[in-house]
Amino acid sequence: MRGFHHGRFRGVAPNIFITAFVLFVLSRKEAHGYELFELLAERFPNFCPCRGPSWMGGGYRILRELEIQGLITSRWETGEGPAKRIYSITPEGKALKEHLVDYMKDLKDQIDKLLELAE
Amino acid sequence: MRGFHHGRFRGVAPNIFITAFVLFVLSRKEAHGYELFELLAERFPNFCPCRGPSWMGGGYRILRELEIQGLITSRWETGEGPAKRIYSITPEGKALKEHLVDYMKDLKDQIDKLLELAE
DNA sequence: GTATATATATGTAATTAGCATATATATGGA
DNA sequence: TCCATATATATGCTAATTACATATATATAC
Repeated sequence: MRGFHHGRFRGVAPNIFITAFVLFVLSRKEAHGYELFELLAERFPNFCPCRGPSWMGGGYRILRELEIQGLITSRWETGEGPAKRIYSITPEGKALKEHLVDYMKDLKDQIDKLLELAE
Repeated sequence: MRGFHHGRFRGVAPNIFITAFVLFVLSRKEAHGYELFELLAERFPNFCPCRGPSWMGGGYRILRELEIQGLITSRWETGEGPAKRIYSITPEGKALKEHLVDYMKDLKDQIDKLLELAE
């Protein structure tokens, strides 16, 4: 899984960012995996080469892991096209979402402190 | 190596941040490993439990790796206390430093975009 | 019918991070 | 003098994470 990359860098802990993205989106509406990754690719085109099965494999793994941890739940939806697993966020997921918001804000502050050193 | 952690999270790609920290500091003055880690612990007390040999082991490894990559160079300094390896930044290191500044700024923008989703 | 888009999933290698431990010098105190 | 502690650097090994390839199945457009 590639995630948030930039030039020569592997990327900063892609999974935490993708976890955050997933929980943030699911806190607004239900969605299935493919849909989430499409949205991710659309919103973060430069930071996320998140297209193709090779990348998405990792994405689906994150979703499965989040479900195991009780942060999201899923149900199968059949109908048009291949069956899709629709995910919703759980109360535990919402709690982690709030935590992640704090985390991301802290992270920004730390980056600012780091950038001060570079001036 | 622990690096930039936060509560239940392992932390976002510690080594990239520590690399950035090292290059940012060395672009101002020479320093040895122990000194760098002391400064890191002082400046980022909440994000970095960077004290003790267990943590520092990873730090010294990063320094060695940066030297192998030609981003920093070192010389031994003997005198008071145990011998220390004094590091300086190379032109290549300065170039990467500038790159990392851009990277960190981009990262902040991406985090902002991510946080918008959480509102 | 067959190429493509949609949709999910697994196997495995490579990389990164974490934690313990080893080594050596100097200093301060009992 | 002996011992604990601070300073200073380094390596071994395991665990966790990430990357990349590949498998599977359904529907649609040509």
